[in-house]
Amino acid sequence: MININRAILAATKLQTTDLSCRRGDTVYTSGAPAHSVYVVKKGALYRFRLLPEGQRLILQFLFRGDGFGYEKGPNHRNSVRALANTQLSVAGRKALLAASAADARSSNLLLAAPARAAVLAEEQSIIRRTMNATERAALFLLEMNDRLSRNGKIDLPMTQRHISGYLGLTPETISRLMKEFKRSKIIRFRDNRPRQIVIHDKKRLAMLASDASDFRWWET
Amino acid sequence: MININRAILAATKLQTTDLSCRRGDTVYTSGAPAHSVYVVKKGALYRFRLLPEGQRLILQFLFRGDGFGYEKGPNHRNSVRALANTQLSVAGRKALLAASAADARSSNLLLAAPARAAVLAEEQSIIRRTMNATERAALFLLEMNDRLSRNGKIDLPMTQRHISGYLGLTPETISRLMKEFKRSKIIRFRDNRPRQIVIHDKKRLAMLASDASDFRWWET
DNA sequence: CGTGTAGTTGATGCTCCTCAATTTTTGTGG
DNA sequence: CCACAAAAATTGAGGAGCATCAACTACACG
Repeated sequence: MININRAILAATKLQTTDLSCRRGDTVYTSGAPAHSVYVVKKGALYRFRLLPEGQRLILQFLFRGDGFGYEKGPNHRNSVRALANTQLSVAGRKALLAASAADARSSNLLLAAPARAAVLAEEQSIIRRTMNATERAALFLLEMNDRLSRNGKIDLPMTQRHISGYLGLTPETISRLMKEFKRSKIIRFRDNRPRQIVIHDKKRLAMLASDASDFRWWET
Repeated sequence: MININRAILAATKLQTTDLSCRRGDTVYTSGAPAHSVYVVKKGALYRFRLLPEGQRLILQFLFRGDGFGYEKGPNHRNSVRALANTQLSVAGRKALLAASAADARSSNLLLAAPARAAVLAEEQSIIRRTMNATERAALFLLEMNDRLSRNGKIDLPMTQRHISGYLGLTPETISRLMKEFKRSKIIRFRDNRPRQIVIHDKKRLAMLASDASDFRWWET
């Protein structure tokens, strides 16, 4: 699974079409032919895999500017679903490859994108092995703060169940951790809504996620 | 971290030099400039990262035919060390990129290699989040069986400490799991040496690693 | 206004880690 | 080839962390 980001689509001057989807809509499912690549213009989605036991394992949350859908093989290896109303740019996979072969610059960009994706995936794997539940949750909040905050307020588009599937924890553990963050005044819930978060003490959050601060994979 | 495999080096008709290293030798360390890319001709190595706490986290074991050393940025993001006496093919990074720009075929190969690496990293991440200790150990043995077995015998080049660093477990847990596999006659130690393994019941091992058998990332 | 999903809270227990002690193996230099 | 030191592997006891299960509350949405 590779990300083709906005810069690449712009540089290759590909023809793109727009696509809207609502909360709960599926962009593609695992096993479907990988015809197109996508960039998020607006909204939020998640890329996931359904495990045999039925739990969904979330590989990545996708926000504005994120690209997705490029695969090594002919089929998608995971599914993507919208968390909210979302607008996408869509480009044909073949056109992208053709542009790559013709143009050295886009070729380099195409080489860089998978490399970046590989780095991200590996860092993720490291984080998951190293950090405990508190550290992961703290890191998640910092990540969402970077990606989603407006005027210091975070409006999470995903449920705690989604978060648990992303961090490899249970929803109960997420709930307890958030409660603990709130109790120690690191965060605050606006209107007591667990998805409307204000971070009061970013420094302390960063300390809690300290192991991860050595990596900072999420904003490179 | 991207793999440049043998086929790519051959296809690009790059000039390569040979490099020998002994057990314990370091091929490159984290932070060093990424001048070259490598392919394993013979032997075994491991790619790892040193964590702040001092433990080494092993990202990948490298055997014959595996490539390593290609980075997105100018520096290596992890270290590589030999587990045994090893021979490598080395190619210049710049020459590889130049060949990629000039030649459509090698360009495609270069695009495919990072994509494959990204898939592997993601599958690894999934496995680590999903599987318990027994399942991981079973999967590890199956993986090593595919990569290393000769005449049904596996001669592990790595210690249990390495394995624990790779699977995200402790050496004690590895030891206990191996003992349990041995007790239930799934494997056997030749000469009672814990690194000389014969798999007696591959089917049962595959059942133990059942979650993973849905993925089979290691031989695609 | 009722139904389903999301989130909360508490009790309990399993899995794997930690620490410590001992045995075995491996590598090195005489 | 042997002796020694260092590293690897084994084994046991105890405990931390997070999952599981269950029950309950609070929203969201038709």
